[in-house]
Amino acid sequence: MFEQIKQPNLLKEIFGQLKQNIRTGKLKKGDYLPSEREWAATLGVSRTTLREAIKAMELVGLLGCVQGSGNYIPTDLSHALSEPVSVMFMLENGTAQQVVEFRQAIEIASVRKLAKMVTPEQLLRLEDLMTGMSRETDPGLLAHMDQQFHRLTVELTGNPLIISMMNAAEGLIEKQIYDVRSLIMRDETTVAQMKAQHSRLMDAIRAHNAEEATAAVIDHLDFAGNFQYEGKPG
Amino acid sequence: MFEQIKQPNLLKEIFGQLKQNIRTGKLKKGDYLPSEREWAATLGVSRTTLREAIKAMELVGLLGCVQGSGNYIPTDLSHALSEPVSVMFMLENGTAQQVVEFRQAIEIASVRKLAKMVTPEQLLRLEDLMTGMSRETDPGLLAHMDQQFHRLTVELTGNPLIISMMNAAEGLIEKQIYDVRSLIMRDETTVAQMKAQHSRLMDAIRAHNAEEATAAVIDHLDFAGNFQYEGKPG
DNA sequence: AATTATAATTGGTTTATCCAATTTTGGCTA
DNA sequence: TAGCCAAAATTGGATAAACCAATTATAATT
Repeated sequence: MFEQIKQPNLLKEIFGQLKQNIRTGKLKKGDYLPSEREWAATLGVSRTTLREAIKAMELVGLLGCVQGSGNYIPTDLSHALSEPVSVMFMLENGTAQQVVEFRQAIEIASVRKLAKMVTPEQLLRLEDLMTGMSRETDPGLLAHMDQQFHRLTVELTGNPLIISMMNAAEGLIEKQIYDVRSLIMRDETTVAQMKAQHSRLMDAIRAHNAEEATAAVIDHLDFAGNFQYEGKPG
Repeated sequence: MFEQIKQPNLLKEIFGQLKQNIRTGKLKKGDYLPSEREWAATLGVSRTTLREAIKAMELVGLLGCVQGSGNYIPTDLSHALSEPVSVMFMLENGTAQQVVEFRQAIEIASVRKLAKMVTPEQLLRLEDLMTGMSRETDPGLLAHMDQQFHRLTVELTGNPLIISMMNAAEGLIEKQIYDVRSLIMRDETTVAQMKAQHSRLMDAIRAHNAEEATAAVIDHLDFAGNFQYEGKPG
């Protein structure tokens, strides 16, 4: 007959107010929050409880805490969520293959968008990187530039969800990928093929051909992926 | 000449140990953690400090806390990270269009994987949903089943990254999408077109044709997307 | 005006204590 | 013995009062 009177969870209440202030634009990147003592008084909760909410935000990278200075919302959120994503992934016994799958999803979507609405300035940035790669011969640097190229296609989408998720995924297997790419880049034939794939992708983007860009990036990712699972060539 | 002696951050230390225990498999989904008092004693920190770490994990959905019972690692992590993703997205002034972009990336990758390695059992589940939709006429239910179908293609990938990110994205614009889909489903011609698109996608998956599946799902998403931005038909 | 000591502010951490929900325990009853 | 129920113990939820440490602001000094 009567309903349970659920007493509100203070933590969630604090978090809710925080979200509300962000939604309405009262709080934005770079802003400093009130001091913990003052804020706690405003909320009508103890400093201890408030801090539990604050540290949660800090854990996910959505809040910066500096002793003696204050708590603020970071300007750069591109690497937020990385830690929790990592923990979740480990708990799910995630595999490198799954990370690759996810990154492919991100990259395919990125080049598709780029093909549809790339600007001349963005094209220049991509072409600059391409030019640099064509001159480079050092395997390690080539691998790095290849990674840079892929990252740039994602960043140019300007989609914070896509960018943030890409960065979160990056930390999951970074080193292994890196090492393998360096090995790949030691084979001249392979390097030539990769550069050709990049060129094909660039041409597709320039021509605003989303389908061709998709095909090109899939080819490239599959090509690189084969080395992941079959070992280096030769 | 001398280097700064950095005293360790207790919170990060606690998180580190937690991650370490997860990485090595000592902690896994469903496990209960020691009681706060006991755990704090083990770590050599105060219960207050430990709780800051615990509540942080809880707020991101990676820990469950039940008063009187204990703290545990949830069995279902598929909805973890949703809250932080939502906050990040608001801070970045994310748009509905960007969510759609992200979801498309996820769904395209999902059907591509399905086409490559779908099992007979998975096909059955998809076909069951299709059969249900072919019989349904109620716009609201049709919209819900359409959403279910899309969700299922993602879940069947079995990729925790993809599933988790999909769920996180879901909460960002859920209601709007839902409402618009109901409106769409009130037009018989539109419903017929959508069902045809689903059929095409299913055929492609059955035939293990990733490219055709990609094209089909893109067609479908673009078709539904047009209603988002151009208003309902008529 | 620049520098430097000093004070005030702010986050980091601990302790002790109480409340509230859940679980366990032990005895009682059918 | 099996089941039920109340009391006790355990566990998380929350607060208050301190104190430390890093930073910032202030004021005194040169």
